[in-house]
Amino acid sequence: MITKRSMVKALLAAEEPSPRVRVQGWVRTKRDSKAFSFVEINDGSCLANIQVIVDATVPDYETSILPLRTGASIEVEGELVESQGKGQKWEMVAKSVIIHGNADEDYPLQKKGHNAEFLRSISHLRPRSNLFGCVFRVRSRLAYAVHQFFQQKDFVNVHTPIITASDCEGAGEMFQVKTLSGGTGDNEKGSEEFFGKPAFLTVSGQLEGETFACALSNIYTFGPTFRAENSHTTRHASEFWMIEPEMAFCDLDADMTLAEELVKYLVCDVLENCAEDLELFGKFVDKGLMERLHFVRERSFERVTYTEAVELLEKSGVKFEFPVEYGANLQSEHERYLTEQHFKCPVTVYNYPKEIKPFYMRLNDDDKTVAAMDLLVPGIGEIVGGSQREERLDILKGNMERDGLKEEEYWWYVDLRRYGSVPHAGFGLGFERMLMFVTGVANIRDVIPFPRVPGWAEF
RNA sequence: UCCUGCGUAGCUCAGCGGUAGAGCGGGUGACUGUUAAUCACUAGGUCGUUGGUUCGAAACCAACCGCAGGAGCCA
Repeated sequence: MITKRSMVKALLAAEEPSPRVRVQGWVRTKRDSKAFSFVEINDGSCLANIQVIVDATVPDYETSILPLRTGASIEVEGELVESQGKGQKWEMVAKSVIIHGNADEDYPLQKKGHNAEFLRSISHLRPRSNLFGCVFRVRSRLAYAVHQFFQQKDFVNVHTPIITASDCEGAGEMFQVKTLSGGTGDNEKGSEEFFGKPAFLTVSGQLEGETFACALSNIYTFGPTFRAENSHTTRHASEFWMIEPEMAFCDLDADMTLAEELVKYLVCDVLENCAEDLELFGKFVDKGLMERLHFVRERSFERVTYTEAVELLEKSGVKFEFPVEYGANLQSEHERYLTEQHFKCPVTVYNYPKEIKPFYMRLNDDDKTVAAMDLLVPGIGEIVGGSQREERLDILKGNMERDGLKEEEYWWYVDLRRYGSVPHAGFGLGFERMLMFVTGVANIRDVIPFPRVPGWAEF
């Protein structure tokens, strides 16, 4: 009878020895003696490896086991016993070993640490490293927690389109989608657009999300978005995932509360469910990580209006490279000062001057500011951007005219203000930025399995 | 797009005007309940590319290419 496969995670958490278990995984390191070998196997179920003792009497020892190199895939059946050595509680004594595939001599992953830049060039192998195994386990858990958060609150998950014909926000920097021939693929109609008009990869599902909120009340999207910005920073990628809730009968205040709750929920969830992985980040990636995460869990976030933020910055006495000026966007260094120096915790800045924000944000009664908000976190800066949406038809139309947007192209969006318009609000949370925040990983390219940035789309 | 820095062995780096080095990784052997094992031996390089300066360039200069960091834009 074939013994059922056990994952390494389960074996290491065993409460008692077991006469017959089977593991399948990849060799992380091997140390040979005269009479036996220590082989450490990892199967990705957790950070730790299981140590296997393979005695020289095991069949094919000299021909199969001795030539094994780091990276080889093997399967071991044997006994789970308490370890005689220090460093691990459990280990396996092999009875039989199957080599699925040895690794060539030039397997690039060493037992020693590699830097992130090199590992990025071998994205197909880096999940086999300790660091990236941890990162992508946490990424999976975080995605799960996002759905859990919203589902518990009865939000409806909407799959907004990835190909879109509306250029949301007039952002401009989009990828165009077309066929190789540029047309429908039909020779006679070769000059026609496949979709009848220019189409793009979405930069946001917000506008479509609003239409669903105006029917199902509370909705959220969670999917890939694309920006053709020629950005070269540690916080930008051409393809990234975004979470965008949208709520009908909702104002900015409730919007900010939801954003704060979400960030806090995700931090708590990861602290609870990814403890081992976080420990590695705290040790090797970001020494201050655990302190920061506990801080976020314990304390409440701060809120300041844009006007107050500008005053704080002016009174700070700090010499910024770019001067603080009412009416201008806050610079990265300003945001960093607020969240890292002044408040030393996540901060929500709200009510921005209308001139620096897009057409769909709701005009406040002061006629100068809009009900917009940015949630800033230490180390990363903006992690959430959101607003209450302009639900008044005349004002929305005025904004569109001001920004040079054609009403015909947004007819369906404008319709929402004609048929049962309601106050509504939402925000976008950058999934990868959240992941960077909870792991301490400094570069967005290292929290995406196969990152796409200008000049790089390998794999 | 702008600004700065860096490209030397598979990896991490030293060499900074006199002709190629170390550690790790690989190979071979020894030894050991080992655990980033240890010890010995060994293979491995158009010093990013092109051009220039020089008796001589990995080193100095220029252009280009690539990468990284910062800015802007944002999530």
